[in-house]
Amino acid sequence: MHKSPHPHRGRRSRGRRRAEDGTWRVKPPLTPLIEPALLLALRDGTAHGYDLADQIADYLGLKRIDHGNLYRGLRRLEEEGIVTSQWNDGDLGRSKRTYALTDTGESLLETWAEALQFTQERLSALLDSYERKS
Amino acid sequence: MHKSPHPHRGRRSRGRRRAEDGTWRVKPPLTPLIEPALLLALRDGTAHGYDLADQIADYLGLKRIDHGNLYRGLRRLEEEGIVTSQWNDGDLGRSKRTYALTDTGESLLETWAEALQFTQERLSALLDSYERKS
DNA sequence: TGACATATATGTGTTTCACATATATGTTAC
DNA sequence: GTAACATATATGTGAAACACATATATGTCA
Repeated sequence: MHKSPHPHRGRRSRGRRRAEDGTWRVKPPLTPLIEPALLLALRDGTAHGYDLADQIADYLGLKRIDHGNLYRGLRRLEEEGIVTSQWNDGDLGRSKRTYALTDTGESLLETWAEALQFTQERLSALLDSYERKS
Repeated sequence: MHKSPHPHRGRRSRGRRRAEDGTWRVKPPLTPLIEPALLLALRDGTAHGYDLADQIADYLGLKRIDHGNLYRGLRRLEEEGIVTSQWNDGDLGRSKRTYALTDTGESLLETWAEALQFTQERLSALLDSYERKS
């Protein structure tokens, strides 16, 4: 972590790009679901960051989720009192940080669920509207 | 557009905030649907930016969508060949720019629809999983 | 010992987003 | 007639989100 040239990495643009043959490639918008998925995963029990990455990727149908952002996100959730963590040094393997959901976190998950139901309704309406006259 | 102090505007954070009474307020993630909604609106005929703002807000159940970002977005879509536009000076009222979907734009809309179906499946799965053990 | 998986972490440029303001014109009420 | 408001397009801008890269340490397995 000192120099990092990063010369010219291809531009990213609103989740879409055109392939060589002119057809479009778009990414299904899933990143806003990562935090809710994470809270949901923790509702079923404690977990480490690395486990959570796998579980969330599985929930969301992603090959992998970005570890850097996940760990940063977890620390932020902890700052906000949504999760708590503690180190497990005694175990075999590299020491891990075990995360658990707080009461505040559970209430946030409930609120997320309501909000996502709204999103789901609107998304369905949008897709219905698309199908209705294609 | 010269000085703009903007001293300290309340922090925004992952679409959530805590209300005074400790309960959570979260915003349903809808902004990724704005571009698809816009293309869909244009599939049914030409429209001005201002009209589109209303139609999209209606589709998505938003009070209003941000005009600044909408107009910038439209110009970008035009640069990318997804929409075309022309001024209507002759009409009454302030002159308007009328947008229309190109063939490329229509093909992008198709691709968006497929991607959003995937998002919908995952979102449903997530919400089902939430309901299954609450 | 070398390759790979587990596990956590920071670096960092680009894009997205929300909020604010500028500008011009048409409409309605007082 | 003018103030208030709606229509219509546009730019400014800082913060947050995102994607991609790298650093570091340890365990496993061939």
